[in-house]
Amino acid sequence: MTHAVPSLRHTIADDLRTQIATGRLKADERLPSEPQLAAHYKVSTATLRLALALLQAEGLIEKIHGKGNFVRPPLRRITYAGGGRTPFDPALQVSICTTNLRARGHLRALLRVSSNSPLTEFLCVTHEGKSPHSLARIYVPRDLAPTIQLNSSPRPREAEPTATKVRETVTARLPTQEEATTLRISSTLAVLAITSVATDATGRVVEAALLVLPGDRADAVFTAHPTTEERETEG
Amino acid sequence: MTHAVPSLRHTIADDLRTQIATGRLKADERLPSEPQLAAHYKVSTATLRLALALLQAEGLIEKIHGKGNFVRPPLRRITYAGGGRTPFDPALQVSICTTNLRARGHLRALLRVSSNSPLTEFLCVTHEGKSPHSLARIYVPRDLAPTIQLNSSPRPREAEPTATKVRETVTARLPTQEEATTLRISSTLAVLAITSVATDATGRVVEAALLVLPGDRADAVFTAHPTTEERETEG
DNA sequence: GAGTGGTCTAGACCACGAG
DNA sequence: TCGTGGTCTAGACCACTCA
Repeated sequence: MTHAVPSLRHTIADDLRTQIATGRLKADERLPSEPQLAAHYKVSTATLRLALALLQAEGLIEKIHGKGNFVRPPLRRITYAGGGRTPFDPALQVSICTTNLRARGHLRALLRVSSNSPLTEFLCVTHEGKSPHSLARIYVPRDLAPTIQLNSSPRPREAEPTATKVRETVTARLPTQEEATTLRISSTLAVLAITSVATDATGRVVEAALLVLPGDRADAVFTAHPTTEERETEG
Repeated sequence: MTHAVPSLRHTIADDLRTQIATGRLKADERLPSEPQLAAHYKVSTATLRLALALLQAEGLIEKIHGKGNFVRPPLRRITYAGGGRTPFDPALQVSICTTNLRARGHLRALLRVSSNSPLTEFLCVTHEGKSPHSLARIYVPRDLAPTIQLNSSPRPREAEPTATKVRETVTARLPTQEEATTLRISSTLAVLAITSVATDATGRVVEAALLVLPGDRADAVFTAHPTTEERETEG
């Protein structure tokens, strides 16, 4: 192939990566300060910071302004199961914030409703312990709004027996500033963005969800049975 | 919410982004040299380069060593359809490279075959004009190897009528160095990585595919019919 | 206030591409 | 050879955290 250019930053990043992998640097441990590391590797602080940026983009370290650089603990991977079957994981806490709003722009198109049509938004953040794991914005036409009590069902998506079709669009991108801060990830760490649209038998959109999952600890799995799914002519 | 820190690099990136969006900088056009841009914005070249790095991560520009920075033309988005139904796009050229190899490590586990079991690899790169669009590594047990002639069917995946189940795992990550160069994208541009495993009625793995799609121009779409898919108890 | 990371500068030197 | 981007340096100054 073409490359193999061992720039200083990569050499340093490789070394630190190994130290993390072998456990010489433990989870949640603070790295030496940047000037210290720079002195140790005999490079300028600028170069050292470039090395750290590489690790940050891989999700290996977390930089905290004024405190230091920390080894990110390897959390359990999340698996998002497509097709409307969302696996409930008892180890995750979910915080839900409900808001009423009116359809406009993207949302209006996504839910195929008229402008200013009343919607209910569920903003869900799942945590494992202290670490945020995933972010979901779920939108439902207000008249279908499941009268969900937080104590009865922590996952509004389960409460949709009317959906007969779920269409999910998956993309990879870098997080917005807001997503990066709520998920506590680097803005250079790729995320999986899933747009899920559920329709009922009449073709009406029953629910639209925008999910954002950190790429370093999330997969999405989809299973299909091609022979039994010859009937695929819809948009 | 928290942020709104207009650092110089972001201000400059915003300005250039606008110039690209409004067409003042046209597709494939070369930007002024970095020293020129730095002078224009009255910043150091280091800062200017940080601004360009932001645009690069968004897929807006392409840096070519020794030549300059170029506005990346907005290509048509690719849509990968899940579930084994791969839409054939006549506007794309496909280059296929066939190799025989032996199963080991990841591949062995993915195809659920014994070690050193003979496999055939299809390395496919699709292009739209000069621009590489997607990268696929397809693995098939050698005895199932479709005796594909390049002139008869450019897409070996179509030639699998035996698959009864397709399981696709989707992740978001940054590309490897090799993927970045073949796809001609920045190593900071997120990619969609799809692992597709097809099995036949007996449960044997008929084909495994590793797809890599540039995140800025690819989506993957999955459609499910929850009510008709109650039978979901397999691994 | 002491210590941390975040941003920026001015300039040296190297590597690539094209004539 | 010349102009381009790529890497690195040494150091200034700012912003955040915590005692």
